[in-house]
Parts: sequence; C-alpha cells; structure tokens
Amino acid sequence: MKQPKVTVVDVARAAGVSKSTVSLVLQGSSLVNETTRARVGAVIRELGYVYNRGAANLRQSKSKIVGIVVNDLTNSFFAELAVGMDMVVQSAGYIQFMANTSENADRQGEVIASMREHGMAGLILSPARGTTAADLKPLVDSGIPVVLVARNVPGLKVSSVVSDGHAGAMSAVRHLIELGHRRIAFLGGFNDTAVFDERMRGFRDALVEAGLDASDELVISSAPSRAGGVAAVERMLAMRDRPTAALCFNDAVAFGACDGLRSARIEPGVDFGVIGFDDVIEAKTAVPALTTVSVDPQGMGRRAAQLLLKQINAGDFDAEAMVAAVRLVVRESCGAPQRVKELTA
Amino acid sequence: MKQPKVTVVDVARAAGVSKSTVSLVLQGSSLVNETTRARVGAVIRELGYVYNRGAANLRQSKSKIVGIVVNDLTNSFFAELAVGMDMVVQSAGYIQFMANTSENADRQGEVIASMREHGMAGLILSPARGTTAADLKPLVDSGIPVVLVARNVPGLKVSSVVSDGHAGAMSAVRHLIELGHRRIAFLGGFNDTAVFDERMRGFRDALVEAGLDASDELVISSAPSRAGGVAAVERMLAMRDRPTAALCFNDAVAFGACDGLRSARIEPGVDFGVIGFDDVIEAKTAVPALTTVSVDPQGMGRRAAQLLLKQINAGDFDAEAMVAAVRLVVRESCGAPQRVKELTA
DNA sequence: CTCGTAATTTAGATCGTTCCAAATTTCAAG
DNA sequence: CTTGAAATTTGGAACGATCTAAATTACGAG
Repeated sequence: MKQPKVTVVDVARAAGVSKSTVSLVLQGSSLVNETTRARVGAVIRELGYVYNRGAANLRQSKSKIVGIVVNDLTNSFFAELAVGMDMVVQSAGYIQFMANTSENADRQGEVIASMREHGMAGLILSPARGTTAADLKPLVDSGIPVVLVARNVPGLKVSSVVSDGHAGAMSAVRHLIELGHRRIAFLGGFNDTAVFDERMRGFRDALVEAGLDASDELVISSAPSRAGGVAAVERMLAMRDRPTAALCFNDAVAFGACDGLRSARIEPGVDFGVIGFDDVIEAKTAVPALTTVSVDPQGMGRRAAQLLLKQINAGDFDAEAMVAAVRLVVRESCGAPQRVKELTA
Repeated sequence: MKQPKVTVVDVARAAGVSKSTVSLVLQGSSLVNETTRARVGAVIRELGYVYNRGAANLRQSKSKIVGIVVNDLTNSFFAELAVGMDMVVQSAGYIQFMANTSENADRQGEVIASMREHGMAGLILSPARGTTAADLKPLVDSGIPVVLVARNVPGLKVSSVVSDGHAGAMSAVRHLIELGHRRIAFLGGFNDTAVFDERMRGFRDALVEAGLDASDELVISSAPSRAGGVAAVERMLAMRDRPTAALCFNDAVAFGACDGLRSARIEPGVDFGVIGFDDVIEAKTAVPALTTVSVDPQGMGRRAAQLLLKQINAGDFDAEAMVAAVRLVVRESCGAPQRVKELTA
C-alpha cells in the first residue's frame, strides 16, 4: 500500500503556484501573501505531503541531526545521561542518531563513520574504553563539533563535560574519616582509565591529608560492574589488616560490594561503610540506601547537549572543558550518625 | 578549520576518471577494472573523501535509517530492549534515530513526524501510555514498516513483538498454587493498558482452572512502580480475608510490595509469597531474590529489530504478531519448597 | 492613466549522488 | 588488419528541496 510520495512540485501544481512559493510557505517566510499561504497550507494537509528534510539538507549542506554515542546504555548512569541529552536535543528541534558501543572501540569507530556519512551536525560521545586521540582526530579536524562526556580522551583538543571526580572522592573519604574510619579501601574500576585515576587520586589525597595509610594495597581495581564489586570486596576481605570502609569506583561496584559483604555475613552500613559514586536512580531505594557522590547524570547530559548546540550554532568555536560539580549524598550505607558514635566509642 | 568538502567529482578529477566510475567504485561494482578501482580507492583515501549518504538516499529514495522510539529509557527493562535492537540494527548496516518519549504521547508524535521527514525506512516503537490507533494510522498507511514492541496498541493492524503475559501469569499463579497458596492477589499496574489486561487474565484463568476464588477484589491496580506496589499491598492488607501470596504486575511493583509487607512486619518469601514480572537485573540480587517471570528484554529487542528489517527488505509484507516466550524463574520470594511443607502442614 | 515602489511570485541553477543509455576501449578470432 | 562481442567508461538526467535574481502584480500618488 505504498503511496506515491508527494513533493513540493505536486503541492505547487495542486495549489496553482510555483514550487518556489511552496518552499517559501514551508519555511514560514513573511514574503508570501496571507491568502496564498493559507491555500498552500490546505493543499499540503490535503495531499498528506511529507517534507523531505534530506533533500533540504543536501541543498543547504547542513542538518539538524546530532550523533550521540554511548558506551553502555544498560548502565543506568549512561542511560540517564542519554535521556538528559535527548531532552535538550529534541527541544531544540534536532533529532539524534543514537548508538551504543558496548565498550567496543571498533564498533564505535564504525558508527561514528556512519553518522558522518549521514551528515550529522555534531557529536556527543561517551567514549568506549580504549578510545585513543588518533581515533577521533580526523573527525575533530573536519570541523564538526564534538563534545566528550563523562570520560575524557587524553591528548585531544576537544570540548568535554566531566564530573569532578577528584573533589567527589575527597569529600566521600573525608566523610568516612569523620565517621571514625581509619582504614579505607578504594574498590573497583579499571585502573587504566582517566576517570579511575582521578577518583583514586582524590581518595589518596584525602587519606594523606588526614595522615592515614594510603598504600597501594588499599586500591583494588576490577571491572566497574556489580560483578566487579563482588570480586573486589572478596580480595579486600582477604587482607591481613582489613579496612572498615570503602569508597567504590561507581554505584554498580558499590552494590556488588554490598552483595559480597553480605555473603561474608558482614552487614553493609552497619559493620562496614560503603560509599558509591554517580548516584544512579536505584541508589535511593536500595537497601541499605546508598551513600554516594551524586553527579546528576541527566544534568550532565543536558549540559553537554547545550554545549554542543552552542558550538553548532556558532560557526566558529573553541574547545571548552566543563567540570560538573558533585556533592556527597549521605544515606545509610556508611552508618548513620548515631551508629558512628558507637563505632568510635 | 572547516575543510572544503570533497565530492565524487573532486575524486573523479583527481583520479582522472568520470564521476560515474567513482560512483561505481563506491558501490563495489564488478564492472570497474581492477586497476582503476585501486587508483580511485587511493585517491579517496588521500583526499579524505566522506560519502554523502543523504545525497544517495535522495536519488535512490530509500535509506538505511530506522527509527527507535522508546517510552522510558531510564527504566532498565526498556534500556535493555533498546540495546537489543541497537545490536541487530547496527550489524545490518543500518543506523538509528533513537528517541525517548518519557511516556508523553505528544512528544512521541513529534519525534515520529521528524523521523519521517528524515526518511526513515522503518520504525520500532514502544508506545507511550495513551497512544491511540489514530496516532499511528497515517504512518502505517504510508506503507512504512512499523513494529510495536513490549506494548500493543489495540485496533491497529501492525506488527508487534510482545511477551506472553497470559502464559507467564498463569505459570506464576500455578506455581503459587502448587506451593499451597489458596488465596492469591494480583497487585499493581494501570488497569487501562493491554499489558495489564493480558497478565491479569492469565492470573484469573489460572485461579479458575484450580477452582479458586478469582473475584474482582483480588485485583488491586495501582501505578506500575515501586510506590504503586507499596500502595497496593496496603490496600490488600486491609481486606477481611487476606491473601497469602500475590502476583505483581512487574518487578518494580513486586519490590514495592516487599517494602510494604515488611513495614507491616510480614516477611516476604517467608510469611507471604511474592512473584514479579520482567526479571529486571536487580531481581537476582535483591533480598529476598525475586521469583519472577523472565521476559528477556534484550532478546525481544533483537527479535523486533529482525522483524522490522525483514519487512523493510520485503517490499511487501503483512502485519505479524510475535509473542515472546517467557519462563518462570523461581528464586526465594515465594518460599522455598521446604518452607511450603510447613505452610501446608 | 502612468509611474515608481513595494509586495509577491517565479524560473532555473544547484546540492552530491545514482542510473540509464550510449560511447569507447579491449581483444581474440577470422 | 578487420570485426564483433565483451569489458569499461561516461555524459547527462534524475532525486526534492533551496536560493538567487529577475519578473510580475498591486497600488497610491501625481
């Protein structure tokens, strides 16, 4: 039941005007007479005309399409990020190519190439693990605005929106120290990523600041997932001098850590302090509710999208690095104040 | 640093051939001589030529773009669904417009219209609540393949991939009956949705089959969320003749139900049987681990995408309704077998 | 009426590709 | 050498919009 598609020419013929006039009506130009506009409008509706944006883009050589490439949509942090971008992109009248890379840099390269062929106006990328500056260089050099989000790629002159991992980690560790903890671990995350490095340095700096042990053995890296959290906690429990609390690389790791603690009959939030990072949706409703460093992923997504749109509209732009503020949200997983008293007593 | 873009004509000139030949090379035609192909290929790489798929689409009036519209990406069920679709769409060399509607039917209408203008070849839609057949009628009539996923829209002749809510609910209820429960409730979900209706009928049919009470008061609808679960369980506990177990509309409701039971000092999985629906990631690790009807969202997404691609490739197609099999995953929230003995003793 | 200016409308080129039909080259057989 | 079929290559017209510059129409003033 394929309808023969109707074009501006068909509309023009039916309305008794030229295609130029129809085009003018389409873009809401004030040059066209009110009665003509009405007539053309009526014909458009009657014929069920569908605007062919591709043809328009070809002529104008610009599009209202942005690319959004995310490394892991099943992780609710990145899903939230995507939703935030989606909001502002849609509201600005743009539409997005969105793709998930599953942390696969090759696949990432393919989808970015494809998006380029389709004429995207700009790209927001949460880079897959292992993305190099060289991977992105050609795209960036072509003059298409690119905004990196959540993760950075060292050695690339490009805009980015990331959270302040260092400050977040410091405030989390300071909180644990105030609660009386003296031996604190850092759990999870791949140690070859910039994000890991930043959070881990925040962790270290806070320990050093308080004159506490900050030796390497306290940093236990693993996959940044729930399973990785379980694994990391197991290794931690095997230590001679066991920590009494831990800062986790992200919330997923923190949940995994809680699972791991429970199966060792250690109750998180009571016998052991756990702090996460990201503040995903589930953090609030988990049991125990997770104390975590909130980075407002949706807000970051919005920020990134706004930055990208700004750069698209400004013909000319400079790379701009935004660091999103974070704040510690204290819930129950690191011990309530009254319990702390017992702990320190 | 905007590069002047190179086109087939530029490549042709540089390689000393005609643009037709370049085009042939681009589409890997066997008509072109091997040495010419190599020369053109070299020039393409050297000049950094980027294929303009928009122009090609215009000429051929077909595209390799599909639309994916999801009602709530922050819900991990739908995120998994999206990832499943993404996989097969990408592998087939297609690229996707993806948009989130946040259950807003108006926004959904806008993005679908926009995707249409951009010339998508087909659409996979997980419709927002309140989507009517009339909303989708024009699109479907235009001959563009549409596949509905996860939710159906009554009165629309269009393909769909949904889970077998009826069978899933029946098997869940049968399981509860085997465990010795004789009075079972159905909790949560909006009673004006097709999904609710289907699951609820499965619930009823299983009760009737066993000769048990299936009266209306046992069906307590509410928002399909954690909060809705709490509310529903409260209403249930106020009944004269209290049920001893419940099938919940989805896992979120089930988690809420557990919360509600606990605050009434009833331990889910011990004093009361709870079964969920969907098998979201958290179901496995919750305490108690949730017995639930697993629907493999990622698999459903893949299935839907395959169906869509099939319809795109077949010029002509019929609406096809797929029902994804489900299976009951028994964990701990409905009482382990040994506990059942005590219960029935 | 005629003119000039403002208000509308329009023809035709153009964007970067594909496709058709025709032109050109290649080459083995006669 | 021809010659004809096979192998390659190519010019020019699409595709459906926009844009420029020019044509046409409208209309109040002289």
